[in-house]
Amino acid sequence: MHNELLQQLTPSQKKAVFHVEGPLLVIAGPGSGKTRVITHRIAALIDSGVRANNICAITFTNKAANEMRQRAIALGASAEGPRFGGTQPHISTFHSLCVRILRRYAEQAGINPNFSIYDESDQAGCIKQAVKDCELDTTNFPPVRMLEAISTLKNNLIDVDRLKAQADDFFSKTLAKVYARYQQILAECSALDFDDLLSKTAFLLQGNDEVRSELSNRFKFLLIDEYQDTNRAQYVIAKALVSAHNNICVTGDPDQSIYRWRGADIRNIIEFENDWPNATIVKLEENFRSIANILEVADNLIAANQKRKPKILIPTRPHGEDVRLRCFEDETEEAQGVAEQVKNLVDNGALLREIAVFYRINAMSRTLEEAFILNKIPYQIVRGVEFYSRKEIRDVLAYLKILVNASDETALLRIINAPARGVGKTTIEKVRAYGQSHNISLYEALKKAEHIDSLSKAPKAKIAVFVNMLEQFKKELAGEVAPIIERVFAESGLEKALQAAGADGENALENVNELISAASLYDQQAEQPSLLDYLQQTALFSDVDAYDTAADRVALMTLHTAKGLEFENVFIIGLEDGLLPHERSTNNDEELEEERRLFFVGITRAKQGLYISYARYRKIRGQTLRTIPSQFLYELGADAIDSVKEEQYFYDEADAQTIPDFAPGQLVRHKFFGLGTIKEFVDMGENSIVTVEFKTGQTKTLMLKYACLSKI
DNA sequence: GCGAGTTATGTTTTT
DNA sequence: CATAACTCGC
Repeated sequence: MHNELLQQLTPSQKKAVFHVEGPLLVIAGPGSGKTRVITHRIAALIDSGVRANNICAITFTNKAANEMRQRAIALGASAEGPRFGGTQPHISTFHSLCVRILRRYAEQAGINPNFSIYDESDQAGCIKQAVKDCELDTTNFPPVRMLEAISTLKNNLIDVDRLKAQADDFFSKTLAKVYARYQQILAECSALDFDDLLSKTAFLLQGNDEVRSELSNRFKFLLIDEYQDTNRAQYVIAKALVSAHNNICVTGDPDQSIYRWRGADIRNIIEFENDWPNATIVKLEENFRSIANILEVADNLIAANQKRKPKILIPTRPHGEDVRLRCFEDETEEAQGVAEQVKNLVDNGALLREIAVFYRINAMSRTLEEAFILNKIPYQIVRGVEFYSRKEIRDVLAYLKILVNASDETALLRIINAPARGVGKTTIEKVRAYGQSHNISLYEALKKAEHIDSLSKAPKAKIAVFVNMLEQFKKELAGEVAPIIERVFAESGLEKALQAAGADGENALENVNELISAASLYDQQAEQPSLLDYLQQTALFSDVDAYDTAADRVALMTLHTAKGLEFENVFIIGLEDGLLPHERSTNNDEELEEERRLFFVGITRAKQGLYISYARYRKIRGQTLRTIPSQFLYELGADAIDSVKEEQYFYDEADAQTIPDFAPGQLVRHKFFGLGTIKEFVDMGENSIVTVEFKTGQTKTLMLKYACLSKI
C-alpha cells in the first residue's frame, strides 16, 4: 500500500489493519473510520501474500458490499505487493453468501439448487395455507403472528423436530404443527424464505464436516461488519467458516444494535472474547464525523441505557452550531418546517444530497413528501424494495421463477391468469385436486389437463395454450437475462394488457422497462449471467441498495435504513412518545433501550447540522391526537441543545394547569379517550405521569400536564 | 369467471 | 386511513 494511504490511519486503526492471524474484535464507535479499516485490512492481507479469493468479507447490505468491493479493489490496484490478479475477495451480505453456498451444496443440504426465494408476501400466502390445512381458526391463530414465531424459531436454529420435542403447552404444540406444514409447503414449492437461507446454511455447516472444512479452507480470512446485529444462525455460520483457522475479524458497536426484533443477539459481540479467548481487541473511539456538539448529545442520550459498557465518543472535530430542537403544531407544520430549513441550508451553500430526514415508521414519509413537492425540493425516498413489490414487476418475475423452478406453485398461481386468459378459481381447484390425488405438482397437473375429466373443453384448451407457451420459453433460458425478460413480457400478453390499460398501464410499462434495463446492467456485471442467479439476487435486493448517493436530492428514510450512512445535515422528526420510542417497543427495558440506540444511530449520522423535532398534535390512522414529547428528549442534555433555552418546548404555558393529585382508582375524563380509571400515578411535579385504563379498553400512559384529565 | 363495490380490520423497524 | 377480504350482479 502507498505511504499516503497509510498516513491517513490512526495508530489504533493501523493496529486493526495489520493484525493478520487470529481472532480480532474491533469495537468501533460511530464515525470512527470502521469501513476504511476493513477495506484497508483486505488490501493489507493481500499485500502480505494472502490470495484475494481466500478472503470473505460480510456486510450488512448489498450496497455496503458493492462499495467495499470497489474501494478494496482501488486499494489493491495501487498496492506495491501482489495484485488482485483476476481473483477477487468474496464480499457480500450473509444472505447472498448463503445463497451461493446453498446452490453449490444443494445436494448436501437436501434442496433443489433452483430454489425460489420467498419474500414476505409469498410467505403470507404459504402461511395462510398452512394455518388452513391445520384446520385452525385464523382469529385465534393469526397467520402473521404464526409467521413471526416461526421466523424467531428459525433465527434461533430450532427446527420442526426440535420444537415438537420441546413443545409442552397448547400454543407451542399448535405452532409446531403449523411450522411443519409451512415447511412442507415451502419444500413442495422448492422455495426458501429469508430465514431459511441462514438456517439451512447453518445446519449444513454444522452437520456436514466435509462441506464445513471445504469452505473454511476456501475462506482463510473472514471479516464481518456490523457484528452487533448478527443472530444465532449467522453466529453459527461464522464459527463454522473459521473452524479451520480462527482468522475471524469482526467489527461493530453494541450501542448501534438495532435489530433485536429480527433475532439479532447482542451477546454475539459482547461475548466474542469468550468465544475466542486469544482475541485481540482494538477500540476505535475517536469520531471523525460529527462536530463535538452532536457527539455530546449522543453521549448524553446513550448514557441512559443501563445495560451497556460505558464508552464515550472522543470528538476530533471542534464545536460548531448547537443541535436544534423544534416543536411544531402538527405533522404538516413539522414537514413544512423541515422543508423551509432545507431551503435555508441550500441557500447557504449546502448540497441536497448531503441532507437527510429520518423517521421511525415509513408511514411518516407521506407528509414530508407533500411538503417537499409543495416547496419544489428534489427528494428521494430510500425504500427501493417497493419497486420489486409492484404488481407488474412481481408478475414478470413470477413468469421467470416458474421457468426456472417448475415446482414454485406460488409463482404459478400468480400468473396462471395474469393476464386474464379465462383460467379462474374453479378450473384451478379442479387441476389442483387432480394433482393432489395423483401426487404431482400443479404444473405437472396442468400439463396433463386434457386427462382431467372434470374439466370441460374450453378450459382445457386455454390451459394447453398457457403450458405450451411456458414450455417454449423454457427452451431458451441460457445466457443473458434481459432478452429473456423482454421476450416473456411481450409473448405472455402482459405487455398488451398493460398497453390496453391506458394511463395506469403506462406507468407499469415504464416500470417493466426499468426492470429490463436493470437486468441488462446485471448481464454486463455478472461474470456469468444466468436467470437463476439473477432471480436469487434480486430477491435479496433491499431498500438502501437502490439509494442513489450521487443524485442531488434530499434523502428520506427510516432510522433503521440510516444505519451506516452519513450526511452533513440530518433531520430527525416525530420525537414523540409512542413513535420514538414506538409504542410496540415499550414492553420491557430491552426494547426501550433498543429504541434509544435507534435514536442514537440517527443522531450520529450527522456531521454538521442536526435538527430534531416533534409535533404537539399528530394524525394517526385518520385521527388527530395530542402527543407527549418523547422521554428521549429529556435525556439529550438541555445544555447542548439550542432552542430549549430560547423557547419552552418542553413545557407549554398554554397547556399548563394546576396539577391535582390523582390516586389510583380515581375516575377521570379525557377529551379524546373518554372515561377511565387511574391505575398509577407517578408524582414528578409538573412532569407527573399517570397510567389510565380507559373504558375503550385502551391503557395509556400520559403526562399529566398535557393530558387535560378532569376528576369525576 | 370477473370486476365493482362494500365491509371489516389492523397498523414498526428489514435481509 | 389503507388495505384485504368479501359479496353480489353480470
